[in-house]
Amino acid sequence: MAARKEKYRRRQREVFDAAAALFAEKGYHGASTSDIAARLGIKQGSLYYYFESKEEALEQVCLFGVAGFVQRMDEILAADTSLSDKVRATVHGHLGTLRERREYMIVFLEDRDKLPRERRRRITDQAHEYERKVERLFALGVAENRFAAGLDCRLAALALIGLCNSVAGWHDTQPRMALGAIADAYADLILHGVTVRPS
Amino acid sequence: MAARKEKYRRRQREVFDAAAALFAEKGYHGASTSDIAARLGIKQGSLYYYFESKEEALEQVCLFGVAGFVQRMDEILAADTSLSDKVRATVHGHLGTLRERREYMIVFLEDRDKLPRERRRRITDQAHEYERKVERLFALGVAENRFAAGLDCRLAALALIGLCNSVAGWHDTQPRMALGAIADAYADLILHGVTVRPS
Amino acid sequence: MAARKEKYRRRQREVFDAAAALFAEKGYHGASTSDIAARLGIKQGSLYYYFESKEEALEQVCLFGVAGFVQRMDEILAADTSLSDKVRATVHGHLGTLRERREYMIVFLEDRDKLPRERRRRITDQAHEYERKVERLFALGVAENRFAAGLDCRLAALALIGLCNSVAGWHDTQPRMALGAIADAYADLILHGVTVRPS
Amino acid sequence: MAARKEKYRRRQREVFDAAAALFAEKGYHGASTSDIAARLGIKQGSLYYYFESKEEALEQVCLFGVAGFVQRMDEILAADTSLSDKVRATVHGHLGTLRERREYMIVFLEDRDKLPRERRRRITDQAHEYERKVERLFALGVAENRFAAGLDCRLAALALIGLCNSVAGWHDTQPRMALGAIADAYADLILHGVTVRPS
DNA sequence: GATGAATGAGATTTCATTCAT
DNA sequence: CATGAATGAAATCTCATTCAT
Repeated sequence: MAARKEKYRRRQREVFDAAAALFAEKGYHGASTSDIAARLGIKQGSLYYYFESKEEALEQVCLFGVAGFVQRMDEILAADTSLSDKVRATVHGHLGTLRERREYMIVFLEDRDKLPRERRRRITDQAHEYERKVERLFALGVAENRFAAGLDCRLAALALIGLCNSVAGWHDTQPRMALGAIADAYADLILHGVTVRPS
Repeated sequence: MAARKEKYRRRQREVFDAAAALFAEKGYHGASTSDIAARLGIKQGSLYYYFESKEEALEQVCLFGVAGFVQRMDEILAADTSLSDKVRATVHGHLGTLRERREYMIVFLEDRDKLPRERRRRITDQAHEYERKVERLFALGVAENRFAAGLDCRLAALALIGLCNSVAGWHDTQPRMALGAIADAYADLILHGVTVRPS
Repeated sequence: MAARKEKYRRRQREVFDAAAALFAEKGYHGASTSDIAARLGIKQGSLYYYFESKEEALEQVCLFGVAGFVQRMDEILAADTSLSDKVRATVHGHLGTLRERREYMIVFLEDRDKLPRERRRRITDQAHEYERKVERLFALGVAENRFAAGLDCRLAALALIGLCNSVAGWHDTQPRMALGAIADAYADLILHGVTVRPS
Repeated sequence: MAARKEKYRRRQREVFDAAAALFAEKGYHGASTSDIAARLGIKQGSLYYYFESKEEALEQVCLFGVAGFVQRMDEILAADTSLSDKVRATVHGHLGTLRERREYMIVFLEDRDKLPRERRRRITDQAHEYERKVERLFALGVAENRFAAGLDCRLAALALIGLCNSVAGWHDTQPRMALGAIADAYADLILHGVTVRPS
């Protein structure tokens, strides 16, 4: 009985995986429920055993796409590490999620705005909370005199996030580097910029 | 007779404006030709006097979205200015276009991948050329010892572009700042990072 | 003023030629007024200076397609020639028209049934009169004991006409013979069949 | 499960029947999918459960329209009968198919040329093979000295086929005879012509 | 748990036609 | 004489969804 439910959930997860993959590839409106069913090897109507509507599927996929970001930031902020290490950890974490849940994140990034307000709110809320925590990170740095005094922390947070997210859009152009190396480089850019220091 | 054609082109431009606005708002697949026609106050079928297919409309809108970037970079590279000023000019130019052609650029960013290969190529080509010119900017800086020796110039270029483009996605979250101020801040970030210099 | 009208008629004829060509090629419903206009190098709407509706164009083309058959049969029947020569003349005449007005005839053959009853009647009437005259030809032959006594003249007439018309449908398969030679062969077939005579 | 598929095929056949009837009546371009659906008592879009496109429906109908001709000719050629009986059997067989699959054949005759090349080829190939077999029949006759020495067998084959097919076009004019009688008369015409034999 | 069969709404596109200019 | 600009209706096709089995 619990096993029943368990099996159902496992299959449901496969359904969302398929939905995520197709939404990521063709966009929410560009991917049809037939496409999703086809990828699963089942028939269109059978999907409705696992979700109530395509919209609900989008919502679930988006939720998965943001999930974890907030919690991870809490851990990073709480950790006993230097601020620049926290910035590095943030970038690594963000890009790490991109690696592990690429399709879910892409859908979150590109298609969350196709959800009706009510459904979208839950997702946007999570995203905002994440933004605020990243902002806090920079604020700490300014307070501790590690980061430039005049720094607009909100802007810096959006920059960090936007920079990381932009990696998701690399299809045609991708420099074939390990994501870890990209994360290092990007964290460095945020911390020090490209300009040579006057030594 | 030239006037005739002129008038046609003006109206056609209005049609593409409407298409751009709706594609930007709802996505290519989410926006219907009826939506576009409604915004123009004409009947759906009448659109086809101005374009041959929705797909062609998307292509035109995307082309408009990338137009100007390459040429502007040529001017910036040729100008007699410091390298950091060139970086600033690049960021300002990029965000300036975002202000002036916001909807076209959003469509280019989010929906160009809905075009079939052939049509997409023309657009992607332009984008790649722009990327290469930004990369050259960083390469120059490294050569002249103004930018850090180990800098991955390709990555830096993608970072600059991705960072600027991420501003296009600010709907829900936008800090109400003048784009000019954002450009200053972002250029600064790229040049110097957030970390306080050891003086 | 008469010259005016004359010029108009000439141009109108070109319009019907174009219509005939396109109806013959794609069928009445498959050919659009745009197609016709394009072939004439004018714009769609301009056609309506020369006809009132596509349907009227079809009617005119069909009329041209049957025109002449009746009159020619009258001449053949009246001529002072043997009955087998009359049959030969009929086949030659029929196929000759096919050569000279191929497209008009094809349209008559394939698309007259797309006309509404009223318009169709005028055309069908002509066709029936032609059939009756061919039938008369065979009846004469039977009366004069030249053609087999039990011959069903109506059927023979339909056979002659159907046989000739079938040549119009040769696109893919056509034996590249002069129409005259085909006419000879077909007249011979009707007169004598393929069987060798017991001598 | 085989029964499932069986039921599907039965219904699908009804769909093609309806399509054939309407294509025959109004022509491929003149008959709409709504017309077809209406005749079946289902909704327009539901048709697409049974075929992928109107074009595919046309192809299927045409295939049905030519099906059987080749095989029947093989049997006739192989049979132990006189050559004139073979000609009679051919005409009877051809007109018999016209009786049993009238609408399919009409569509094949009038609308196969509306198919795009690829789809059309499959159908035309069958038709050509049939033509060649009828031609062979006449060639045999010439070889055996039963048919006139100078006979153009290709032309004779096309004549036989064209003559039989012309019966399909009788709407307005049909002499209400049994098809069998028509077949007898036509076979006779082909074998002996209309002319009285000099006894 | 999944399918077969269908639906209703909507999408894009085409077309014959009109009419002021 | 012909065109530019548009329209209204229809055509083909796709899709999310339903529900009996």
